[in-house]
Amino acid sequence: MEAEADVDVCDKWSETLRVYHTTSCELENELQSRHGLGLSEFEVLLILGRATGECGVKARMKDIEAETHLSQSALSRTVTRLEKAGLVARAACEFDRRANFLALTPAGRERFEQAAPTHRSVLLKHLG
Amino acid sequence: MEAEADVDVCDKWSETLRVYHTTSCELENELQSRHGLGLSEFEVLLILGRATGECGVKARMKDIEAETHLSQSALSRTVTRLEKAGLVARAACEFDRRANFLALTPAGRERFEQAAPTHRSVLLKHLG
DNA sequence: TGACATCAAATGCACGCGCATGTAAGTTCG
DNA sequence: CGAACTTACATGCGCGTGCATTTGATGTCA
Repeated sequence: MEAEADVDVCDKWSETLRVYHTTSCELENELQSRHGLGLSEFEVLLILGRATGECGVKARMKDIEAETHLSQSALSRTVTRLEKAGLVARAACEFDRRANFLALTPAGRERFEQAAPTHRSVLLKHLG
Repeated sequence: MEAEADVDVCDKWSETLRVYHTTSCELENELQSRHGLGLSEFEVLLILGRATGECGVKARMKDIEAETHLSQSALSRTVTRLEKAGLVARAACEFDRRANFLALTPAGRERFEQAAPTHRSVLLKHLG
């Protein structure tokens, strides 16, 4: 029984690893070559793109961090890259000057909408 | 239909990411703190430990590479680390001097057998 | 045999990550 | 008020990774 459960759980883990690696590698390659976006960069755009009907609305760094599996420092640098690329803007929060609000720029929304179909099709290919 | 499939596939991916990240983070932490092994190091030990009844038997780098999701260079360095730790030994192949045979040392087998229950219990906790 | 393609493995390099720490802004409580 | 604590974010640092290249050994074919 135990031995069987072990085998099951090991196989399950192998399968999870296989799906994760093949899918995220292809996502990374496709997003990078077609849209110049890394995977974690796209994921930030995805969160911002979903959270906001239009461009102006914002999310705090902490809130975004909670929606990804990135560390706080990794998110900070990812946002820095997006900001340098002009896809995202940081804006200080009036009520808590520690916090940063984040918003898609028009260019960011455009890039996101270009990249989203690529993202979707890779997911469908591997998980559909 | 399409919209639904998209949502399904996105949720499925989120869930895969969640399982992958939580499990591999805890695996990494537990293996590192309890046994001084990184995740990819343990995975190499696992392959060697499974492939061989006793210590002497070997596997080629290329064959191991095919069983992991590591790149060739990452595997090469992982094996270098294991070798420096005395857990694994490289041995030239007589018939093809390009190839390296790899074998667990006795210390490597011991470490693997100590670490395997940790690995198993983390997997059971998250996937069982 | 000699020129050329192929293969196994190692290595230089740039990059993104997490951890630990720093900085500045908010909070708590005497 | 003010000292101690906590929170939000940025940054220094070391590490493991993948990509591209190198080194050296094997095939192949004329």
